Amino acid sequence: MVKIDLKGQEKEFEKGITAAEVAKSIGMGLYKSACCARVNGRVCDLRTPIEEDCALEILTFDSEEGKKAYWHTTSHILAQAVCRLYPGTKFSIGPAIDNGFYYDFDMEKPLSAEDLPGIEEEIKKIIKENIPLERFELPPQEAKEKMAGQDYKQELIDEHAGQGENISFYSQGDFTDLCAGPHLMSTGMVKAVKLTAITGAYWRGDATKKMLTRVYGISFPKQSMLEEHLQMLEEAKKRDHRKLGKELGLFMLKDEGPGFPFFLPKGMVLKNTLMDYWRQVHKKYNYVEISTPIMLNRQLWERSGHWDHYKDNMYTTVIDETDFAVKPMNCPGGMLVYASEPHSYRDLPLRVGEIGLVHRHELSGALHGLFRVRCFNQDDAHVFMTRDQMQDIIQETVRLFDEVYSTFGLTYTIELSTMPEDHIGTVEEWEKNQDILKEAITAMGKEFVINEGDGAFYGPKLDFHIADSLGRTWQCGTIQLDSQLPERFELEYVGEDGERHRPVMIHRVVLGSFERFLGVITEHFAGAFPLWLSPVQAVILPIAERHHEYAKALQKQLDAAGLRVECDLRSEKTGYKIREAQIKKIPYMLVVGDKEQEAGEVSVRHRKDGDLGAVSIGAFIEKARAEIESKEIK
RNA sequence: GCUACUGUGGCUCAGGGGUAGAGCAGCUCACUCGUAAUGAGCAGGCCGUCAGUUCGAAUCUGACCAGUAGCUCCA
Repeated sequence: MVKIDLKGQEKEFEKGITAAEVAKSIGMGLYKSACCARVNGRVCDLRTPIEEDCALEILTFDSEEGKKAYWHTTSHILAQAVCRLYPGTKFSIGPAIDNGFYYDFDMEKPLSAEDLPGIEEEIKKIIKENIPLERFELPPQEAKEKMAGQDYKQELIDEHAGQGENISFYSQGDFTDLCAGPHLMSTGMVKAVKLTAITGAYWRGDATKKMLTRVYGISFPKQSMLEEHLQMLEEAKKRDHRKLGKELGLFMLKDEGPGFPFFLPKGMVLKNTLMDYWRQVHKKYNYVEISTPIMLNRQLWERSGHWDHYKDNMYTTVIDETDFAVKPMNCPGGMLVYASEPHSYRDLPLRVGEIGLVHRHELSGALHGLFRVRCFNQDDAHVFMTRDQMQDIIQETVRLFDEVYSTFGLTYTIELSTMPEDHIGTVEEWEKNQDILKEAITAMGKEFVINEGDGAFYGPKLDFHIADSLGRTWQCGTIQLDSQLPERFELEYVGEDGERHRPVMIHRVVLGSFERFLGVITEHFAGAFPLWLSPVQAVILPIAERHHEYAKALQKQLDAAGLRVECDLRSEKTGYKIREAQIKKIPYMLVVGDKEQEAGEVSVRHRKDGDLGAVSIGAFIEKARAEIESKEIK
């Protein structure tokens, strides 16, 4: 007998019982919806026999792990369908991802979108057949024989064989795949499946290797859940900042400058308002501001290491027979500023901000609205400090980030990016700096994940990722620890002891870039910006022509009060004007007719709260100012 | 950059070998209107660019450019 702890309740079972049977003993409902199990904290199959006392949790589709097992099994069903329909296909990998699953195939004739419905039909058949999945293990040699002709599987087996492991397999009827699991008990558990996309993807994510055909899909235990999911994606599309940017007249992109955005008057108000806010916050945190040239000579970029490590992404030119490069980053210019005068330990930490326009030659396929452009304004800053100030400064910077993100109601996740292959500096230095970053955020009680090998070439970094409307995350803030550039530029300060010392520095951006951040908040607010950011804060809607004079006088008064106000003098019905103002997401609509004109009032309508009734002009100004001051999100 | 797809008036889109169509927006006129679309009229397009096939190309083919999804890369 074994004792099994089921969420705090202990029960006895016969030794060797499977997790599935335990689930059945609890109830048929749970048994039918069970996807996998957690035994002593480790996620595993429902078919796993339990040999000793343990804590057991049955995981359904409602849990993260349950979903993963569900989607992973669906990806095997997809592969089985492709295997039946397109014999000779070579299979690579097919994992569950955050939002569904995919499977990569190598086919003589790659699939096209028209093939998906046929594959979906075959998937439905396999589900209907309700084929049980079975797990077994083989030693590497036998595994290779089993997967004869499957080049990608051979490569995977060789890798695992190197670690001396047996290879685990799952088979479902006529299809067997090399897989670690866990998986559902049978194909019939999958109910609603939709293949969502077909694209190319490199084998092993390596651009030098062969491009395979990747089919994406998602599945749910209920048809209604699938429909809800598709509905959600439609809604997300409406928030796309590229669509809203066009509709609201914020920015545009033209063939004449791929990746180089044009800002239109309304977008410019947003950008400038963000910049004002940024300056205000940084003043509070004792930053000074500088501006360094957009183009500097090759010698400087060689000294900083950019010429060697970043040249392919830089725009270069020749001036008077000397190579120059347009800056892809602001740091080298910042180094020159620091080095231009002697510093005392009393100056440190020295916080130097720069809204710097940088240009990077990004690959054409990587461009994406304002999220990924070729020229952008970084909200950059470099903080120079002594070694023992590092902890404090990193924590102070994270507090600044928290203040800024919470102003917009944004949430983030943190990644710690470690030493890349292409790097400068010693391994010891890197490890020391990585530990400092780790300690600082751990001390603040923040969680983070490690992103192995993704650091900047000069140092490790903490990256702050914010999600867009489709759940894709974009790196906005980053804190990069750098002891290389101070070395290369021979930066110094005079210490308490009268000796010269080398400072350390961080590079950091909060917003990432004004452009990217604008894209993120456009989606976050679905274009309905808080009052303080709205390009147009109120629109005056006179009811008839005889109210035009009053409307114009009102606009002057509101202008004078510092509000951004438009006046709709077209001879249209009020309902029409309101509809237009709603579509443009203008926060306040001020309707004025006979009643308001007589009383010196405005009838206020809010885009979300609706009709708020008539108030005096002064009262409206006061209300609006208070809302702007508080940066309230509504 | 790679794979696949897309490219028609300011916007959204229909059409598709015989030289272009709708709705919205714009302009004009009438209506002077009370909280999400008043009506009528007018104007607006070398159908992404360049080649090729054809008597004839927006339509077929190719190359290029740009965009979209994903991969790679990245703030």
